[in-house]
Amino acid sequence: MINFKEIVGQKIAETAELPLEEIINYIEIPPNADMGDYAFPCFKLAKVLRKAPQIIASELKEKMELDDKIEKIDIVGGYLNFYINKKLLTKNVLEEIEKNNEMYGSNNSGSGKKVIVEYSSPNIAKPFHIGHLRNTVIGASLYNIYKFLGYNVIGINHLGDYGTQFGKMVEGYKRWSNEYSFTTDAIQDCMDMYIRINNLCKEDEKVLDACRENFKKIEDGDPYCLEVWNKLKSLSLKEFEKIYNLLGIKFDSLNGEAFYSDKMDEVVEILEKSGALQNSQGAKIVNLEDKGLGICMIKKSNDSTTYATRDLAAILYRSRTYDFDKCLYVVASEQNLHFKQVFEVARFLGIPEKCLNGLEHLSYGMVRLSTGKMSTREGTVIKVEELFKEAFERVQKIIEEKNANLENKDEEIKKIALGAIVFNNISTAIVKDQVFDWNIALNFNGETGPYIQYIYVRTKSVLEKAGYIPNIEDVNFDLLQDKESQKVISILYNFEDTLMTIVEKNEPSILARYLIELSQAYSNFYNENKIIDKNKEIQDARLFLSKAVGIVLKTGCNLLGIQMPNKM
RNA sequence: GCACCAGUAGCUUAGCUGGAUAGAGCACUCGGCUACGAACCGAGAGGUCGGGGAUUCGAAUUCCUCCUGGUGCACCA
Repeated sequence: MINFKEIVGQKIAETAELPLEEIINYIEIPPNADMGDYAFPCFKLAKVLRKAPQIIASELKEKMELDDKIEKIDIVGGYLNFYINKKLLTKNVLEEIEKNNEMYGSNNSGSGKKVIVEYSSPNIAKPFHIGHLRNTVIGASLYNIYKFLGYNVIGINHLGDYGTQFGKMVEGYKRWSNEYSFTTDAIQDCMDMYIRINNLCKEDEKVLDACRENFKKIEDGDPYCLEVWNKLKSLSLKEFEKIYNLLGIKFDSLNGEAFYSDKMDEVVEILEKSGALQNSQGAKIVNLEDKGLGICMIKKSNDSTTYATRDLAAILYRSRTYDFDKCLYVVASEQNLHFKQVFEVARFLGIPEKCLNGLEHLSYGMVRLSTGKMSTREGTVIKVEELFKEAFERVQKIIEEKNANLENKDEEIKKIALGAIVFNNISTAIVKDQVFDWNIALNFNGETGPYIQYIYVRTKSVLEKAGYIPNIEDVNFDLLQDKESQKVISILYNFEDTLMTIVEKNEPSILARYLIELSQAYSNFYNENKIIDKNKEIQDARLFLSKAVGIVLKTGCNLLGIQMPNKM
């Protein structure tokens, strides 16, 4: 791809005799396409050159020569506006898409770098709810995008399969297992049991102590407790698999918290040796008060471990096993302090600086209900199953109205319903909290997954109608110089840059917005231009652009974890 | 109480490493299927960018302060 921004930057840098990097940083995209393709704000140089911006602008313009890539330079206010050669751009973009096809936008910028993405991480023996879904979808898309940019990516589902909660589960199982079948709706049975035992714990402190003791037994390898724990774990994984399969998500590792049960002694030892560990009220802690981070508990007073100990063991293990450059934790914002503490304590583990610097908590906003926070214990959660079921039904109804004879109806319904759900989960910045609303989550009009799918399907059907796919050699780029076509071209041109920004910011919602923008631009193009045309040359050009848009929409959606229907 | 995050149109939001008239979508009003798919498109209305101060040629964007909401702060994870 021709890097027009860099070309513009070079021109300015040479003329102004300033470093290219600095100049490139200043270059902007004008708010309006009529104002050019790139703009250089001369205000930035006013202080250094001790001249008024307008004077700098006209002096620079004076000295710069136009060429085959830059056709025009304008001065507006203190800005220098650059107009690039649109035909060259058009040719370049379409040839690149033709050449690379579904790999268009990919690159090797991440080659040689290892990235761990820890995501999904549901607690076993509990229902998979819409909060886990957001996490899963965000993590999966980052996983895909990093891979697309050449990184070596390891996706880890850090299962919540450890801790006092399982002591509670064991206690409940001990008391009431004969009342449940654990067959048709095993997770529901577990959840009922969990709610019951929690209520009992609230009433009776002794029961809670018994639960804590059970967890200690799990850690110590007590056969009965382990057996119950294993049973709950396999029941859960079976249920979760169904959801992951529907979403098309796979993990490279399912090593959850329990995996680290035999790896924590070493962490405690290292911390002890480093002098970081202190005794406090019978527990072992690392004091981070001086950093304003409170205290991080490593061992409880009953000698059992904590969540933090396990995360530290995971960091140690991962640095040795993977020697990662980045380790991204897709975990809800309520864990902000926890990760700050863990990353701080990790400094005492003696792992490479590279790994320490690569630790990053991607804190996403909580999904809440209009009635407040979801709670498994209170039974106030919306299960993903429920959401999927409702989505399938709503899409089915629409299909019956609009396109009752659709081929592979069930498959397409699934893609559309999941497309809506995934897109809804990923289209806003991850930092934002979400209040769940059925009508927003399952909206199919406007800025939604199905909208993009619809525009994609249109690119397909116009090509189908034409009955052929034009060769790039037959495309006359001069015929794609109208405003609508150019808008589409410039968005297509930005695809790779967009992906690079996403990785830089760890913000997949940028891709969601990009795909909406591309869809809207194509839709405008489609409405303004007749694609199937008597003039074969015009038709070829417009068909080819349609094909290109289809490729990028599909690639982009797949990166988000959205499948494209053939018809809808 | 302390800390972190958020506050942009009725609702959901983009823009936030300072820059040209703050962009969308939903809902609402009007218009467009005898044009390649109306899950679409066009037009309209809707904004003191939470309030106040500061920094400067210029602030939604940076800083300070206050307000509102969310989250967290030792034996849950």
